[in-house]
Amino acid sequence: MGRKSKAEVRKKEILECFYEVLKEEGFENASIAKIADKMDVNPSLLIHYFKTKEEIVVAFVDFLLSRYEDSFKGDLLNSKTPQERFETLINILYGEEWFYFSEQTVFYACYYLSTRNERIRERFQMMYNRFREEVKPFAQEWLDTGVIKEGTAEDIADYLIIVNEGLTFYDKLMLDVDGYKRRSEFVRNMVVKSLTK
Amino acid sequence: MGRKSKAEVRKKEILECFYEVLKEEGFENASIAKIADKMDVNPSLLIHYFKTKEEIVVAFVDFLLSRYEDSFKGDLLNSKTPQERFETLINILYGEEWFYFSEQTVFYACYYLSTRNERIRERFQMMYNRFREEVKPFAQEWLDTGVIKEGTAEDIADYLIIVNEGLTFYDKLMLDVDGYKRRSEFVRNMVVKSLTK
Amino acid sequence: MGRKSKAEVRKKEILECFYEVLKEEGFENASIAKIADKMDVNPSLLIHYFKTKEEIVVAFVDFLLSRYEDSFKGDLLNSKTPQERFETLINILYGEEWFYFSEQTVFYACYYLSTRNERIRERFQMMYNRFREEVKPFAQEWLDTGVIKEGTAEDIADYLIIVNEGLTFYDKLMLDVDGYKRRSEFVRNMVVKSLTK
Amino acid sequence: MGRKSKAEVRKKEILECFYEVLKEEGFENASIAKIADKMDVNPSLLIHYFKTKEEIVVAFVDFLLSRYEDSFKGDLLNSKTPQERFETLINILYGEEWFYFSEQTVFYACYYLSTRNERIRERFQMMYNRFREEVKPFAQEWLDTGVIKEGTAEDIADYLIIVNEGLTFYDKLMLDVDGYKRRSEFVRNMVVKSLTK
DNA sequence: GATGAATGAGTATTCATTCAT
DNA sequence: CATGAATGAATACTCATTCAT
Repeated sequence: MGRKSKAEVRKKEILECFYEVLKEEGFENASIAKIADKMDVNPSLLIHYFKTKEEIVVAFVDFLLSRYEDSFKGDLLNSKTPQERFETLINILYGEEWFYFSEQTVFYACYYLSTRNERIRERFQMMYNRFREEVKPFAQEWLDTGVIKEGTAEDIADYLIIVNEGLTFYDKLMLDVDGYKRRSEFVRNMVVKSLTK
Repeated sequence: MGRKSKAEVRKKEILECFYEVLKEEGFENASIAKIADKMDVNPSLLIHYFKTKEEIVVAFVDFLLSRYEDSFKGDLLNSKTPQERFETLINILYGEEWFYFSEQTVFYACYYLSTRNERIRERFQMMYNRFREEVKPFAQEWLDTGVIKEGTAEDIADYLIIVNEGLTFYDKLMLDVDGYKRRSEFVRNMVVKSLTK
Repeated sequence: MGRKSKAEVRKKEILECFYEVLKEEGFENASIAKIADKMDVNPSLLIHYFKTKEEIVVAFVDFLLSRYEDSFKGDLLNSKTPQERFETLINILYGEEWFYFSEQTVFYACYYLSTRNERIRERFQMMYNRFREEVKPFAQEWLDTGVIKEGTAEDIADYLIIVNEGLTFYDKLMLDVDGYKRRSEFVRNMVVKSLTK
Repeated sequence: MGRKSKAEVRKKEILECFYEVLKEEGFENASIAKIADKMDVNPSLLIHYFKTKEEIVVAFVDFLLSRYEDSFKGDLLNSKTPQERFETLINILYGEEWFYFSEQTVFYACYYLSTRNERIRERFQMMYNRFREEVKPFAQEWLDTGVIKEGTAEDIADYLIIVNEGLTFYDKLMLDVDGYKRRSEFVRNMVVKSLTK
């Protein structure tokens, strides 16, 4: 195991600056020049590392989505019984922390990009697939132990994701904290009821 | 006496062409010049009608969102009993037509814009508010007649929207028709169960 | 003598607005559209009155320069003796009021224009010629009565103008009120001395 | 290691072309594109060297004004006695060479710009300040040796500049060579008389 | 007299990218 | 590894002007 190559370090630095630029200026105003400016580096250096802008964007989506992973697995494994694990996941997905966790503008910029760029779409699909595959064993456990009464592990995983994304989508738009509390509580109750009754 | 006003007609034409350009080229590549090209008209004419590009975009969001409205009210009123009306709305929101109805790329481009532009965000909020207000009387009726057992009219309307948006968001990404059928059916069942049991 | 035609009134209004735009935005940013905006009128109306922009500019120079005329003749005629008249003119040309009277930016914009446009140059020449011709009879009187010892009436008139313009040019640039007082006093003394000793 | 810097060479080239464009087309028609055209180069290259047009203009004013400096110092030092030096300067400032030396249109375009742009105004002020400071020691010498009878070194330097600018201003407008000879001679006599008698 | 539609050329500036050093 | 020169296409927008009404 040698040291990380300079290229790897630089690339990561570039993607982190890209994130900043996206947040500050928006996707439509993010340019190689602006990233380079922020890094105090020549724009051609970015091209040197990632041949084209598209490569930067694709790498950035990887970088962004990797942030969303493994954010819940530890918590789940700390819970002892299936019932507790179920409650833990429900709290993660429909609790207040989720609301504050995700950067709205950058994530939805990338989601939009996925509608126009096959490679980016694949990254998104992979992220959700991984998420689903991680939830599935737990879902199977919940089915086996009667915590959840209905559906297949796959159905359940998808369902949990879908409602979470719907909640996020809606509340990121509404930007109304009190409303979010009311809605997330109602939604959580509905999801629990629908799965466990 | 000036000329007869063609403004309204022209403006609509511009927005329709903008829609086409957005579909074909994506938001990041949509320019005034390209709209003008498609209209076979000089770019400055678009500026003549809408002073700036931002005005075009904001007007376009209005135009786009208005398409999503009144798409269900007629169907609801054609149904006779509260129970039928409930089923009708559920079918609209979680049925196949919705999936094919909505333009993915343009809608999500605009949703992203709402994260960066207050005026656009307001338009989106207004659209959902109107939708919610239209659903609420029906929800109240369902509560009064026992079709739905739980929640307030507001909770219910929000919940229906949230799950619908989650389903759309997820499936527009997955682009897998069979998966959509499976998921939408499961989700529909869960929503019905959670509200009516 | 009928009433002033609407055209005359409108034209004057246009030139006055042009003056405002020049002051506020500078010559390089003054456009027909901006004048029209300020008048709350359609830009084509300005073209209707003055065929082209050049016509507006030329008319404006006439309008501007006419403001500088007759600004001293009354005062001169109020003075009784040749010596008093001489002192009055000297005070007008090298006193403080002159400094505050003239709009710097608009005047020099037009002066610059005179270097590129023959018609505008002619207007400027005519203004100075008229000024010179008005001063000349007084200069002759001063020569005849021994108030001034040297030169021809023409030389003297030119000289008075030249030093006045030099003083204005220099002080409009320096924008330093105390300096202006010092310089104008010294210059006035020198001019008086050179002519009368 | 980047490329060998051509920046200084290119910048100078740009400013020289700007000068040509200003002469040929006038300030109001001078554009980055036209400079680039004349250089047979892409317009964005000019932006590469000077970020904005304003930077070009400011740099140009520096470039232009530096041409006016040191145009007399050598001549003054070649003269042997204070009296000779005085006559030399008078001849430079009110002689025929000055008339042909200075570019009218470009200089007055820049002078006008100084009325709207603080940075440009500062450049002009600095030029005159430097000129004044260079004349002052000589003026002091003339006072000390009795060549000049009146005033302070500062008054005298300002006075010489002011009358020179007035003469230039007036004659550049009149464009009448015979008139210039007559006027410059009279003015020269008046200046000499006022200072030395 | 006055408006608004429409044009076409023009503006400064930004962009991603290539290439030589 | 990194820079700076250079390009060429694109951007939104402004401009003066013409013409029909």
